[in-house]
This record gives sequence, structure tokens and C-alpha cells, in this order.
Amino acid sequence: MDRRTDTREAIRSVALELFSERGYDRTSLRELAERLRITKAAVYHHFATKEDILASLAEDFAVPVGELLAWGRGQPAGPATRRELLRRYADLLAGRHGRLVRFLEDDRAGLRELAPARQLLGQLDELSALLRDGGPAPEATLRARLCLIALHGGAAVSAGPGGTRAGLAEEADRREAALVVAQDLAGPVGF
Amino acid sequence: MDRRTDTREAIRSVALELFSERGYDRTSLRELAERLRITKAAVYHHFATKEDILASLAEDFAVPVGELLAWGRGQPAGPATRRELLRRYADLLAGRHGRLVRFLEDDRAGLRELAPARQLLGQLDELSALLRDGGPAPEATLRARLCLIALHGGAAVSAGPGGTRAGLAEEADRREAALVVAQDLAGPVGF
DNA sequence: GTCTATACTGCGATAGAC
DNA sequence: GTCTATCGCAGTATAGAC
Repeated sequence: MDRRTDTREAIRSVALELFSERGYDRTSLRELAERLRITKAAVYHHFATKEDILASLAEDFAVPVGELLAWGRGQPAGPATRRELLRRYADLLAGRHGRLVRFLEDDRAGLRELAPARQLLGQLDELSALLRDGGPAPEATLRARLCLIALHGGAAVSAGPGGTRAGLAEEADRREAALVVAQDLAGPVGF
Repeated sequence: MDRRTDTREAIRSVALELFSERGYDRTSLRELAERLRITKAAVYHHFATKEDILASLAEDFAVPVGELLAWGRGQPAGPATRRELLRRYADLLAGRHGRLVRFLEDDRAGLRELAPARQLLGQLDELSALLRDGGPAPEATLRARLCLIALHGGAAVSAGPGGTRAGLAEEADRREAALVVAQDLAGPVGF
């Protein structure tokens, strides 16, 4: 793994941290560079634009979500598929993607106009359509959308090695609770 | 009603529109002034800072929410109170406050650091605590928070005289559905 | 109460040396 | 691959005329 990869990964990692802390717009490349102890120009060596950094982060998440969508489209519609979709999506969020999705959820206004985020939000719309119990009636649509919000809200907040043991247990609790609520929202428990 | 009041109200109204369309950060005072056909300096005659415009909008909503909280605190905890809290809050959102709350929900990242919005978000935290069925267990906390998100999501999107008759009916449908889902999330239907 | 003009700051992005 | 230096622009905010 060469130095190029190292710095690029470091930029991505710190960018995600800053974006999710302060929002995309309020994060400046100066701050990002400072935190990394390099200059803005060095950042531009690895990414052509600020939006490209976001795109790189978004794509990381878009790939597994795309796979999940492909799987879901091939399943018969029904409560069992919905439950399993939610379980798989919750598993996804339990990994390193939780932070990105919380950022996405918290910064919709800032991200709406940016292509990389739009694509991801489109995927989540499709996922919520798969989770919808029945047609596009307002109530079913809202319940499906809330499923995802529930899981996003339950996703990891703390990241990295800063978590205490108690904190990690709390996080697992929250994720578990989020899945229960989401599956409840997704329709009848009986199969 | 003197001219001063007119212009001030016009600024508030257009600001809310722009903030909710593009987010707080991405809305510049230049845009705001342009839309009003006045200059930036004229805006500064009515509001000392950009944040003061936000504060003025937030306070407008904080007052009735504060009254709702005061009422809620005086009621016995239980499903009936929770249902009525949600009904009253939904009524609030059906008026001109719907737009503000959607903006608040969509722009959390941009607003988190701003005092006027923080206060409002604190009030909503308190409201969701009143809506919580039981102690601070993760599931109860999440359900209470989702109640509010459901109502916010169902709140008016279109505002002003632009709505078609069909559009207005759809909006009412959505609000109705949001209340049903929220009350469902708030606990058992039986009293 | 609104204007013109301007101060100052920080942004994203680029050029070119090392 | 990182640096220094700088460009052009848009942001908030202010001063002072009318």
C-alpha cells in the first residue's frame, strides 16, 4: 500500500468525520487540510474538487446498497421479504457506513443539489418503495420512509477507538431497538 | 400597519421560503434582497444579522410549542395525553409553521450551531420526552422521536396560493395519515 | 427606509517551485 | 506528493448620502 493510498484514505476518513460533525457546506478544505497537517493544495492533488471527496464516500455506500436493492427486487413482495431487507440493511449500517448515513440524514438541505448525494438518496427512495406495504397510499409511504429513518437513527454515532465498553453496549442496544421498531413499522409481524 | 412592518414581514416570509428551499447556509442575503427587489443594506436595516432573521422565525414557532409543552406537563402521563399532544401538535403544523419545521428537520447539520435553532430543537426534545411511553429505554425513546418526525414529514410542503385543489386534498390526506402513524407509534390505541 | 459604495474575510481552486 | 503564493469570487457587515 503506497503513500498515495494512505493519504487518500486519510482524507476520506477525516472528511467523513468533519462532514458529519459540521455538515458539508460548513466544512472547509482549509479545516480538512489543517486536521491532516497538510495544505489545501495537497488535498487537491488527491481529489479534483470538494464534491469529488463526497462522491468517493457516497460510492462506498452506494455499492452495497445497490446489491441489497438487486436482491430485494428478486424476492417476492411480502412481510418476510421486508423484514429480511431491514435486517440486511441494519447489518450494513452497523459497519462503517452508519456514520455516512447519519450525515446524509442530517444534512439533506446541504446535499440535495449535489449529484453524489442525490444518487444515494434515490437509492434509499427505491429501498423504501420495496419496504412499502401495499400501494402508494400516504400512510404506507410514510411508514416505509420511517423504517429507514428509524434504522438511520439507531446507527452508530461514535466511531473509531474512542468508544467505552458501556458505550458500545448502548450502541448495540440502540441498533437492536431500531430494528425492532423498523420491522414493526414495515407491517404485520405474522407471516 | 406601517411600511416598516411590511418590509420586515416580507423579509421574514421570503427568508423562510429560501431557507427551506436551499438551506440556511446556502441562502445568501444577496439572494434574499434580490428576490425582494431591495438591497442587502436594506435588509440590514431590519435585522442586525442573518442569524437574527432565523431567530425571528424560530421564536414565532417556539411560542406555541412552549404553550403546548406547558399544557402537556400539567396532564397525567398516559396514552390519552400522548394522543392529544400529538393531535394538538399536528394542528400547529397544519398552519404556517409546517414549513419552518420541515426546514428544521432537513437542515439539522447547518442549524445545529445556531442558538435560535438549538432552543427550538431542545423544545422538541422535551416534547418527545412527554410522548415517550415509559422510561428512557432505547425503543421507547426512538418511537417518541419518530412520532414527531412522522408529523413533520406529513406537514405542508407547498405554501401560499400556488396549491391546486387536488394538491391541497393530497396534503390533507398526508397530514391525516401522519397523525394516524404518529399516534400508533405513541403507544397502545386502547385507553 | 432605502440606496451606493466599500471593507474585510474566507471560500474553492490553480500555478509553478521543489 | 507536498509546498508557497495567489486568483477570483461571494459572503456578512458597515458607512454615509439621500
